[in-house]
Amino acid sequence: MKRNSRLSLALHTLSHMAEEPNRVRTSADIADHAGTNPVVVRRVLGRLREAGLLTSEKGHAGGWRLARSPQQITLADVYLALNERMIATGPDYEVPSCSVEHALFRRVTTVLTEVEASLVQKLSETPISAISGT
Amino acid sequence: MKRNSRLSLALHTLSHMAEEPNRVRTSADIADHAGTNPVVVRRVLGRLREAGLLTSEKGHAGGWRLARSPQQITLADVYLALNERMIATGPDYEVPSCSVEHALFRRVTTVLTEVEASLVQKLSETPISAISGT
DNA sequence: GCATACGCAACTAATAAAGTTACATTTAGC
DNA sequence: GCTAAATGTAACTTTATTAGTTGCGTATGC
Ligand code: FES
Ligand code: FES
Repeated sequence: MKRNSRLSLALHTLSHMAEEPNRVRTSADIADHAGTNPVVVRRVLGRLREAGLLTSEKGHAGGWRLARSPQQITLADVYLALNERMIATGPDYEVPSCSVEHALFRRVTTVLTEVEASLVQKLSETPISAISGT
Repeated sequence: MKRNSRLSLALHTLSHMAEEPNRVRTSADIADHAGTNPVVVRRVLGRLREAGLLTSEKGHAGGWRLARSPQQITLADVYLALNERMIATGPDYEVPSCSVEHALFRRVTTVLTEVEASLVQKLSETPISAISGT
């Protein structure tokens, strides 16, 4: 698959969940629908659970469901929950000591930070319930 | 190295070139300074040449130099020349037929396109000459 | 002619992500 | 209690992308 398939998978799944919030879905069902593997689904949805967007239940009639109403979950919530910012320049870059590199780093970081904030802002305007309709 | 080392390498190199626009630099010099390989340098700078930002000369006293004044080359020029948009959702995504996936795709694409444009806009405000200090 | 540069193709190495397998644990229903 | 069905997780394999390397052809200044 391609990069950011995690975000695709998460958004796709939550969009469907927004349609029938009370239905419990198993990772096997979701994986089958999305054309991937249950373990991959659990990995991705696990992050959403950590972020408080989903709940999961083990055992016989277990599975996944939304932790709150679909109107209260926005695309930004999903994006942030996955913690994979499209705009790189994370803390993995060591701040350089040389003046040229430092100036460059600062400039680029400033721009990327602004753009990242703008992205999150725009995403936050759409709840997942708006995707499927209602 | 990490992802987007191409952009880092390109910006770093051009920032230095902006300091002494008339100096010719060989890919070996640049590679040595940047801690990489001459072939990698030629690969990256080759794209900048295709975009008209640099010129290269073969032979004895050959090497790389800016194709125009450093005030006329912005960070956006470099970013666009490399043709690796940070904001994914390129044409490699096939447009989905299902309505839910389609609505999601459209929404996300709209946001990303806007953000990408905003990024380029911000980058275009800084010429490479501004990094090293005129 | 020779040293020095780029251009390019082909290969290898390193990395990250997805996918897979296996198994422990939990839970509902009988 | 036993069984079936679900998640949780670790370990491994596969795949894709990128950087790095080697080798050689070509151009050019001295
Ligand atoms: S020497 Fe410091 S940026 Fe290149
Ligand atoms: S069925 Fe999942 S998006 Fe169409």
